[in-house]
Amino acid sequence: MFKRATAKHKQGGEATREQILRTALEVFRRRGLDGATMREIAKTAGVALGAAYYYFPSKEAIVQAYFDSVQGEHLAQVKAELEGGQHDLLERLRIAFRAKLEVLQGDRKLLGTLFRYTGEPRHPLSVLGAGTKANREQSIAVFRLAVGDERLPDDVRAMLPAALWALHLAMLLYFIYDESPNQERTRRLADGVLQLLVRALSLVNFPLLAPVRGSLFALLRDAGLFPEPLAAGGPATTFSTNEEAQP
Amino acid sequence: MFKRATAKHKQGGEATREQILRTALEVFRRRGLDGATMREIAKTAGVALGAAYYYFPSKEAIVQAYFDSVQGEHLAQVKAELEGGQHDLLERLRIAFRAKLEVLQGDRKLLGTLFRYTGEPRHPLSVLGAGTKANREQSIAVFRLAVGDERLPDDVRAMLPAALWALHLAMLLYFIYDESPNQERTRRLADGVLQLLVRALSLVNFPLLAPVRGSLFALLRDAGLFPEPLAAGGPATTFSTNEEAQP
DNA sequence: GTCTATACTGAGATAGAC
DNA sequence: GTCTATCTCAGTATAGAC
Repeated sequence: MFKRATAKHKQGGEATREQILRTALEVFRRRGLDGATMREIAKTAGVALGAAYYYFPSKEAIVQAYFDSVQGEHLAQVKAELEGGQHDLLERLRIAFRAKLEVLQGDRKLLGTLFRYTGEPRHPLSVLGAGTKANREQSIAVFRLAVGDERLPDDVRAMLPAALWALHLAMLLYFIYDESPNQERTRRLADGVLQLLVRALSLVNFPLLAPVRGSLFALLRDAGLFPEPLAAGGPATTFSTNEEAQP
Repeated sequence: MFKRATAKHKQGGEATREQILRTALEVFRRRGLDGATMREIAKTAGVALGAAYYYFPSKEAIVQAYFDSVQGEHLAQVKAELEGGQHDLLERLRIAFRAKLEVLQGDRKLLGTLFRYTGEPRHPLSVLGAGTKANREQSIAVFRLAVGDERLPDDVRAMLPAALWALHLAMLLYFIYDESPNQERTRRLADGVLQLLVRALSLVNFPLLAPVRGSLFALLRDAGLFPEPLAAGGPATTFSTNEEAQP
């Protein structure tokens, strides 16, 4: 999504990029996001201001690059924990949600950036926008991994990963506002919500709710939220938030 | 929340304020939010830069002032439409949701600002923050009006207005991204969701769902989302998103 | 208290030289 | 790829008119 070093210059360029990124995070943590200036970041990293802008088109892009790395850590951690043993759906979802919190714990203040452009569809950094589609799909993939091969109706299984992704965004928002010690409140809430969700999923085939469920899925489909809800497992099941389709 | 003219100088001051606000909206619509500069706004309004800053601490504060006025229009319009005749709950909710869209139609691009500080709890303009509590309560009050004296369990009735407010925020987000002609897609989605919601509310006392409902409310209470869920009708039933309680 | 005029600071972002 | 110089603009300051 952002300027990436190609194979040609992995040595020089990539190293500088890493250097700037690492330094920037230090400065962000020390001064806060607004307090940190590009000039200080560049100076501390030992490069000129222009070099910083060569690698990152904006200050917020640096934070986004950090989120990219968070994504990787999240996936790795979830994979590792899932391999351990047999877990039921609830446990697998808990692992996915809690892992994200572990990775981000300590950088809650930076999380604000993630949501800054939510209301601007055209902005390349909008969480819901076309510009972050690749990121979004990677993140959704982690939740698809957690859902695994759980026995579920096709339509549910198709939309569940993206729905979990949306739910996890809401959790992050709560997380940002959570001033309880070590943000235990967020963890309790996430556990509780997931418990409820799994319970609801077990009721999904209950006859009285069938029409409600049908309406709900028809609605989401019409809204463009799940363009191809029955093509389970493929990339087509993810959100497509570009100009043509809604978020 | 922002600098308000007191009764003393309603004539001179208030007029200037209105003038700046009105002009700013023109400039925003012409140039876009980022393209508009405070200097151009001031110049076009025929006042000095200092005057603009005298009334509005920042450019975004102007947009917020616009949202304040939207709030007023929303309330007025809903009141007027509800007085007309007997409507069932679904119709009343539709009126409330659609009225908001009517009022905002044409200014979708400005709506991005509403969400810009969502991830920054301390920012005075965060939709979920302590700084906008009064606004939030006014907005929730509109939905409380729409719920009216509908027969509902106490806990449901206590949390419903705030839940509707949250839902309406989600609708606004969809609205921003909606490129369908005249944003009809948003209206269809809102209608559908409200229909489902009302159906769900009618099932709320169904025995099989009782434990789920109990868990859900316990969860929300623990999360601090509804501090006093049983004090129906009072201001205490609204969100309290300050440092002590979560959003 | 309401406003003008003007100057200044700080910082994000860019152009173009090397 | 990297640097230096420069631009733009939000926001602040100040001094004063009324």
